[in-house]
Amino acid sequence: MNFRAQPQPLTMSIAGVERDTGLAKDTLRVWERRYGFPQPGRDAFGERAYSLQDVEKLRVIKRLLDQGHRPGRIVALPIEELQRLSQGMSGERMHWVAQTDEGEAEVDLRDFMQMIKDHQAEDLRRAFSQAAITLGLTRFVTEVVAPLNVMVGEAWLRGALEVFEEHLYTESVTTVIRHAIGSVPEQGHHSTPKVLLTTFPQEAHAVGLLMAQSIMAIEGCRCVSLGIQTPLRDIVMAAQAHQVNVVALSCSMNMNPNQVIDGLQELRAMLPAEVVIWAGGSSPALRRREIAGVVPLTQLSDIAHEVRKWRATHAPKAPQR
Amino acid sequence: MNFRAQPQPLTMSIAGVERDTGLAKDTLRVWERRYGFPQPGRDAFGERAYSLQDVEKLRVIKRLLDQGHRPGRIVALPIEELQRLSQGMSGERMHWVAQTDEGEAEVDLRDFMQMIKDHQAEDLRRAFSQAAITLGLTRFVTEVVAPLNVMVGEAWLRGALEVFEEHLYTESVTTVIRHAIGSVPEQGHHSTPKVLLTTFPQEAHAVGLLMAQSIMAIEGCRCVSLGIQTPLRDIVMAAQAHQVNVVALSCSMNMNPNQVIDGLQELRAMLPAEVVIWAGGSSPALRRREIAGVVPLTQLSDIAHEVRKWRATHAPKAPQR
DNA sequence: CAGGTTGAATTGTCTAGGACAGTTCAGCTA
DNA sequence: TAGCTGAACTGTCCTAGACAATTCAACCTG
Repeated sequence: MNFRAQPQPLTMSIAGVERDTGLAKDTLRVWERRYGFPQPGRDAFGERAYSLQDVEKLRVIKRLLDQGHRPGRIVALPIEELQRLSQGMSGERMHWVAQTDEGEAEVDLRDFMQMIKDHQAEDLRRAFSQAAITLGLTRFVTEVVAPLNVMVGEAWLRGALEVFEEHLYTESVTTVIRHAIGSVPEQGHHSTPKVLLTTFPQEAHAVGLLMAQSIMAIEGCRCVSLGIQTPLRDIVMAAQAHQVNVVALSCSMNMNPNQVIDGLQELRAMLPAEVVIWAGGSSPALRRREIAGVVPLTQLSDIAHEVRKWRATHAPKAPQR
Repeated sequence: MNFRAQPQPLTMSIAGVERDTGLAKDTLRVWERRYGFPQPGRDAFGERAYSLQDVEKLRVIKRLLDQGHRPGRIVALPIEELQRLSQGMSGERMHWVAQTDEGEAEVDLRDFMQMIKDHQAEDLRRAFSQAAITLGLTRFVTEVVAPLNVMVGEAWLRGALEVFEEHLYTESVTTVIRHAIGSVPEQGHHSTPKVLLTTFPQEAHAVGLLMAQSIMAIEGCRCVSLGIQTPLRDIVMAAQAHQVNVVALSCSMNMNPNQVIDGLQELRAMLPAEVVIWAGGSSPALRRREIAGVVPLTQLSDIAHEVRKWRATHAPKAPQR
């Protein structure tokens, strides 16, 4: 097949750049004014026409911004400098290996990475399914998916993984975990917490939430998931409507730490004291400082501990609320 | 328990209105200048502050625009007049009923709506599972999920459904459809199209994509789904990497019609001619005008037709590309 | 050295009105 | 009835200025 890189226009309109890079039109114009980059040419009607090189550079800049760099420091830098910054970020962690107790049936995470990069969609899903069956859901999630998430995230930051490759990974993992959750037997009401799972509106990553749900399901929780991006007031209303004991939030690394802290504090203020808040995920905000009335779960293994602790403090005899 | 309701802000910023209505900021300002509506007040900083009534009216206007009305004719009209226009369009659809061939085992969609509003998470998922088994996946998707999507969407527009209730519905349906897809046997390479499924970056709704995938899986397609929100260039790269015959896009009603048309045209230009583009979903853009080289699938039943048509034109004898 | 406070710099988004290409409408002609 | 044409309509782009919110850097305090 004849896949053309870009047969047609050698330039892009400002709307096209906004669509491709995620940078608002206003922002693009103001960068031009302040930092002198990008310097688009003008078409016959006097409208900005961005070169494809500039768009590519803007994409790199966007990635660096997401990592925490600030515009004023990097926008005017030459492309080589930007690429050097991209490279330097992450330490190599590609040697994670999950092993079964006897050391047999090793699962090498590099194999998964290779399948992702080779676009072997079928094989990838099959390999995930197999790993989930071999290791069991808990170990699959903690020892395969969690470290793979880190590896994929880092590869993406380095620019070593395209967006569509990351999408394929996410979709495959989602399919396998959801399937596995479906086969976990449901628990009765006998001293198991009822948990509402969701994320704040700014959170885009659904896999973390799903991982938490799978662990909780195994630990016998009665889970109600709302998926991602629930407004604060709706979290509160849902907690009331479903009469849950626990509200569990997933906060990924990509969320703004301040938004995480503010959101948790506000949520704490709006929820009645009997409702426990569990905040999990890789957000640095959870490690930074303690938030009154919020239980941080920075590792997946914390979930099981916390569930058991809840059960211990809510003895079977206690009346159901 | 003591649940406090949050004191709602009484006005919205222009960015909030853009997000809520899908009308661009520029458009909102120009309407104000030309038609005298909306006439937002100003906050302490001199910025536009739209009343919730105005936002509601803008939502109605947006719907009418999508149906073909023109701004100059309706923007300045009083709200009652607009509602009269709205009424005329969509007949009451709350009485949809899916029936099995013998009429036994009726499925009344109102029952589902009731369960959503009553927050019966368990019962809802069970009812969906049961309907999927009773009707079969194809009929479940076309006769239950599709009309329910419309009902839920309309209820949400009317304000009759909270966000968290819609989330619960989405999550339940997703779980059931994904589970059902998992049990569809995989097809070999024998004259079945390989389809890449995804959406444009602006699309937020994943259920439509999942519905399409389920129908395609049943029709024997080899599906590769990237989930929602894939950038244009990544769609192209993925089509190449996976060597697909078809790229299927799901475009919901909530997407900006112009973005849909632009995106499809640009995608068409970037993909090789051998790769077919199927564009499905409830976006009015697909009904408006034909787009060269793009097959519009405005109904779910179109999918099966199109798959069969593809098979007919790609006879088993033809060499695999 | 950890942790808080404060002033300065940074940065995204809003404001205003003007311009114009592309689309749609309405009236005329054949 | 069908096709053409000019006028009206409409969304998006333009410039340049302003400012709240965020973040940094320096300082102070325990």
